[in-house]
Amino acid sequence: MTSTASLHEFCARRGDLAAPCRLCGAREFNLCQALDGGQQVKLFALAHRLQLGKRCRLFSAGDPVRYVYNLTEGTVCLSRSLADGRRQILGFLLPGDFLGFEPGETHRCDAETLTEAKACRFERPVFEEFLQDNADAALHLLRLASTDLAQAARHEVLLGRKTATERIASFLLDLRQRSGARHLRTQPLALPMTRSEIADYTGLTIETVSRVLGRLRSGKLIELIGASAVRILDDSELERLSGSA
Amino acid sequence: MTSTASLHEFCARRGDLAAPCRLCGAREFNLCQALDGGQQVKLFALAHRLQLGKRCRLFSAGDPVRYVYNLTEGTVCLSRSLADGRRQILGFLLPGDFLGFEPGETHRCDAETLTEAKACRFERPVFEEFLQDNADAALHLLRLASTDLAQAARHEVLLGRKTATERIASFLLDLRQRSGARHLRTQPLALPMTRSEIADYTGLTIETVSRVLGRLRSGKLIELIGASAVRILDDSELERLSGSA
DNA sequence: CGGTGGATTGAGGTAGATCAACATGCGTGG
DNA sequence: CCACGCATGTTGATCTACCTCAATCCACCG
Repeated sequence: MTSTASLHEFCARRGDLAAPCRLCGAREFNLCQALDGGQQVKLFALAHRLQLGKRCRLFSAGDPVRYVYNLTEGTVCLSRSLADGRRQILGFLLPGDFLGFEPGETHRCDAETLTEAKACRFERPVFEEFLQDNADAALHLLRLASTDLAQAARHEVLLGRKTATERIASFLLDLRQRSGARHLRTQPLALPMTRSEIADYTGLTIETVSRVLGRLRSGKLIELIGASAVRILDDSELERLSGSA
Repeated sequence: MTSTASLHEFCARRGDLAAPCRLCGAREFNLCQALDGGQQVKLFALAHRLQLGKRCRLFSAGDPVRYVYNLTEGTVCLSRSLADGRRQILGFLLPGDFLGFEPGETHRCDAETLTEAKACRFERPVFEEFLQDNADAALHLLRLASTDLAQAARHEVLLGRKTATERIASFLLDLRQRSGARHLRTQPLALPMTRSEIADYTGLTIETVSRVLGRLRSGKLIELIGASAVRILDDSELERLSGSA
């Protein structure tokens, strides 16, 4: 059995969350970091640090669930596709996000890196055993899951009830907010995803995404820096246009 | 401190999950049931059984999170609205579903009963303490949250990438599947929600919902029994039309 | 019965999709 | 270091699925 030390206490005691974790190099609070210091020997032994290239598939829908991942660097995109190829992107994951934890035996969506990325990978059964022995860790993960659920709810509103402009404005503001929360650069804000991926996230087409971004640019609300970065020039107006995310 | 007996073991030992729980009358596996027998005295003492009328508000977006609920009878609808009144329904909850567990201090969505309903209500801090002491319960709730997340993902695909017909077909099949899993009648299948609520769930308008249902009826795929029940006549064709939910 | 709120049906409008042409920028190799 | 070629992105013209507006219809309630 592994130690049952409280994850929260442990992390609070460490106090230096801004420093990169010895295990995985992450700068954000996450499980990898909490495992630093060799307290959780068993999990430590079975955690693999992955170094991933661009456009690298972590798992696909239908694959058996063998691992749980904690992203520590880079961007990952989660998506589901219909038989005829229509794709819906569920979200863009940033450093600190967990992925791969699913209730059933098979993955229900695809996960692919957009950029070069690093992640910690845990064997699923070991990870579950760890959670059984650490109510705090389970509770922490439960809060993360609740946060994901709240994010999904906002995304459902975006997809079901917002106009094209509102969708793009919401997307930009949400990405900036989440990037900021992980201490990533927000001005200019990197857009590691293609127009096609923005379209599949917002439920629009690439043409509409391009047109709306163009309109926001001519309206001086944003500045496009190449195709893969934006500078947000008029916060409050963009916020207004987003229909309150 | 409360007892730390395993929720799963306890429920497995009881073996009579089909019997109504002494505490809340639920017939499905859920926490209320697990608490039966007085093992979790503290939680038991603080659980209130609620008897709710039709169209009764459990909580609204912005309310402080004071309680966690376990629905044991009836249907509840979760929704989020934009400032101008556009509404997106996130889901229809059935007996056995949890609601109200959120990471922050305020609710992010509205919860309202569609029918008369019963629910167990727990004080949030007590519930959290219970989870801290019961890794199994926390893990169980984590699995429920993962299931909700998978459901949300399917809903995002529906909202972002499906046609009106696919949305309605998916909605009907999903409702039937989930109703069946809770041993509710599926033929005919009750539709406790109005057309307006179906519209707000599928991201369509009431007129489109009505027209699509009408077309499915003339195509002999379904039979409408009044406005609030359907009989699914051609399963495989409806499945095909749903674009694989 | 008769009123009223939800549901259906019809006519016409529009946001965003589709189809098509063109621009741009980036990686590669000369 | 520059030229080339292909990816990705932009812009324009048209089309259509679904929305909007409006007029009934219907079922359930008193």
